[in-house]
Amino acid sequence: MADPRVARSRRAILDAAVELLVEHGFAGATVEAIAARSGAAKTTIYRQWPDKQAVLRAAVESIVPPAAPSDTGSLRGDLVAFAHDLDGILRTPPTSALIPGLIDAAERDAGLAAVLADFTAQRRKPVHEAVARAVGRGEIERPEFVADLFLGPLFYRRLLSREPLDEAFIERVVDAALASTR
Amino acid sequence: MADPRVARSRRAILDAAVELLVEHGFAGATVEAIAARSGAAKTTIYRQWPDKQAVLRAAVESIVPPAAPSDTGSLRGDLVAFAHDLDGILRTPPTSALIPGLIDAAERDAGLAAVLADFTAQRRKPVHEAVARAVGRGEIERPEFVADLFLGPLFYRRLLSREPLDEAFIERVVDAALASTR
DNA sequence: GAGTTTCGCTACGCTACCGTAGCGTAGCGA
DNA sequence: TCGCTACGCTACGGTAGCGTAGCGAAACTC
Repeated sequence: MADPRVARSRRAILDAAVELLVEHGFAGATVEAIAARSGAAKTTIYRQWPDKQAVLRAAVESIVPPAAPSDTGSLRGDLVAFAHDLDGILRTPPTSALIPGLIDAAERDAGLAAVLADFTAQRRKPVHEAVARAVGRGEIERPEFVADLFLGPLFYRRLLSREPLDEAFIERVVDAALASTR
Repeated sequence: MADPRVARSRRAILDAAVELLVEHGFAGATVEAIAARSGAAKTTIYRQWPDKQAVLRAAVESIVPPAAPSDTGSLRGDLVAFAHDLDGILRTPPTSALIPGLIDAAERDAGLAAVLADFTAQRRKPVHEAVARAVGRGEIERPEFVADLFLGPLFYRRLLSREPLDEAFIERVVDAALASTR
């Protein structure tokens, strides 16, 4: 009942789609290019998804990195760890290259907006958990905007100012977010 | 020597291009759509620009908002003023709707990357000036990352978490940026 | 007013892409 | 082994878009 051929072609197609999205953005991820690169026939793609949008949505969905929980005992330690994790995500190909296109596409495509919301939630979740633990320990008092203050500058460097996240910057961001909680 | 017809058609074309970019993004800003909306003929467009890319670059370039200097006497007052200015930019159509697409396009188009860099510089300039004044007054000691700490969370809300910039948030961002300078 | 420039219009050629149909084949499950 | 299913291939029809050519008309310059 479970034909392995389906899973195999499906994976090849999604992998090729991700590669093309990374290299040429949404404009270059055509069904024909995906077929050519994946080795699958165009007809096979349309047997598994109703149209191009659905293929691209599945491709983007397939590479949202999971949340990276971390419990070092202090909020500061946790945030530094998250910053390094995010630095990796914002620096290495699959996800990094897709974020700008995803942000743009989310403006007009509800499905991709949901994927972006999921990606964002995955980054915020461990932060919120760490903050909750810090509140429990009496470590901080005003936990309201920590996630924004912490994640904002990191994404800003990737998307707008295009500067790397060096250690001094990360520590400064963490300190600024922490300073505002007391 | 200076025929007003050129300036008139040029403006109509760029305005139409901006409108289409706002409504449908880069994918929807086709030369034919620009011609139809502007009332200009496609041939007129190609008489003024060599190809589509050049038209879109000029269109985006034409709406980068200028820097908004502000000198309230305190760094805190200046930053709050800038935050409100940026809130307007990030909320109202022409520029706001173009930012996501511009960020994405800048990944692959050097010309649009330059436009984005200019936009970013326009936002950072008044911040840097205000920070320099504050340093001169002895108001702060470590001015290094203030622009990132200040602008990052504001853009983060527009692009990623998609939440409005309410007053409480703005004040908190400003306080966090300020707290890190001492 | 005469001459020049720019305009808009229509009509192309060309390419790329979407999504579909029909075929023969290879590989899977029972 | 046998039937079925998913496969890849080729070939379409249709649309959309880029960039160009040639025209007469309108509008600007001097």
